[in-house]
Amino acid sequence: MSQVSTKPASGMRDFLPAEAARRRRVFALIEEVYQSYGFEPLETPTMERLDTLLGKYGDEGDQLLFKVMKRAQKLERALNRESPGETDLADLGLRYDLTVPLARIVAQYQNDLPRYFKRYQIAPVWRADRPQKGRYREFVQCDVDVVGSTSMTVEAEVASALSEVLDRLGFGEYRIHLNHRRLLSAMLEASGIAEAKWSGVLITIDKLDKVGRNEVIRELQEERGVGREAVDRLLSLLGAQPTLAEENQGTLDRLREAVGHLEDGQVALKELTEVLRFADGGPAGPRLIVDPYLARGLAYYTGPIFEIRSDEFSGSIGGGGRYDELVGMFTKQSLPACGFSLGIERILMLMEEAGKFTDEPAPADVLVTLWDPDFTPNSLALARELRAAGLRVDLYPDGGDKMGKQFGYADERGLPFVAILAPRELEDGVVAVKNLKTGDQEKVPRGEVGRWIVERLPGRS
RNA sequence: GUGGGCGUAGCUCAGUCGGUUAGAGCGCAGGUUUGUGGUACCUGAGGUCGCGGGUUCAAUUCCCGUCGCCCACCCCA
Repeated sequence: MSQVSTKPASGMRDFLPAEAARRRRVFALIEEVYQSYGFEPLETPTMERLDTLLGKYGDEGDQLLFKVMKRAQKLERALNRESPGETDLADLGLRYDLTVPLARIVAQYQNDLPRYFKRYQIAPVWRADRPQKGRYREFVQCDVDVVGSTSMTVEAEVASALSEVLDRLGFGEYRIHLNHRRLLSAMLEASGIAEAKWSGVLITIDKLDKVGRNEVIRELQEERGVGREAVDRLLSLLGAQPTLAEENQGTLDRLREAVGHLEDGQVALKELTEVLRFADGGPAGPRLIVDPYLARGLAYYTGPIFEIRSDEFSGSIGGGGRYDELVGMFTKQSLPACGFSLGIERILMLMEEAGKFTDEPAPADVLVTLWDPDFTPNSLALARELRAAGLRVDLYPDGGDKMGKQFGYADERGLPFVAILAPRELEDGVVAVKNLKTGDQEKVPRGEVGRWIVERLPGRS
């Protein structure tokens, strides 16, 4: 293989037609649901200025940014520096998520946007991670966000929208874990842990259901440098990890006793209670689980945080939360915001594994055969007539090929019908139509053939 | 960035305790069937065994390096 590899770049994928069509159907459904909640589309560039992206996601995130090299003289100048680093040589980066670009948009176009800006965006993002099961370097996120309100109705609506998507996809098994950044702050403060250690501690706590209580205790002490007493205090405040929506009230009561006397705790508990109350009765209601162990790594969250989890996958399949300070990083006029991202790649993967994609629609309704090269105008005319009747029509391109080959092609593509127009049929003013599913073949008058097929298409009534 | 596994036909993989023409299934092409697919049977094409170096009379096989893929960790969707 001295030739150039034909594989896609590491962590990136090609989608052949059947899979591409499947993805589009799922995206269309998501779009439909998002629109039904009043969200509007937004499109932003795949690349952003590096400064826009840096410092928004935490150190880990900065590392995972795909950076784009400077060009021409700028690059030469950068190369001539002492010992140029990545950020000296690059001035652009591929977007890492859709939230930071949204914040930039809001900061830039405040005057042109409605008072409450509800946008959705379904688009690829890039992360220079090492690929793994369900993890890619290029993947599509499906975001909904509301900018401009601090009301918990936003959290409730956003959670409902994504629940509705998952329910309509038939993705049965999932939970939405719910926590609050300020609740975590209150607990860390009450445990007497230094603020500098908080982010590390949160990451460890978040792993409880994966690695178990003892490992969490060990990691907190040995890797996060938290004293034994503080660890004990923290874990007793957190209590047992809830796994059912029915436990929510009990969890909230318990947390109120633990940190209700602190301002952060009080605000967080009030807001969480509201989210549950507002979501009650909607699709998200039975899925929400108050989980004091939920942390989430992205640095910009300030209020309620969510994460969708499934027993079928170890990572998260969606996440989000409130980020009231992010817009303020781009402009003096700060604006509150809250939103959510669906990890559609992982959802598609799990649905695929569960065998949810059967009965894929055929790429066309009918193949028009080509008797021989001289007959091409006749077949082209028939194809036009069938298209005018509303059919998706494929014309066999090479007239020299045997009927068997033409039928084999139609079968291979899964087309339900083949329309044959040869000298015999032309003379009789008919078209021979074969149903490839049943094997039946009939002669249909030329003028009726379009409607005849339309009425017999699979899945139509 | 760390650890483990794997690179042999278009695809999924077998095989070689170092030895002469490297195999299977699927797919592809042709035929049995000069107006008809999906089943069956027959025939055929297709491989510098990832790349580079080393050991050896001899390397696809052993050793080293390198690149790529997969899985796990970290972190995340």
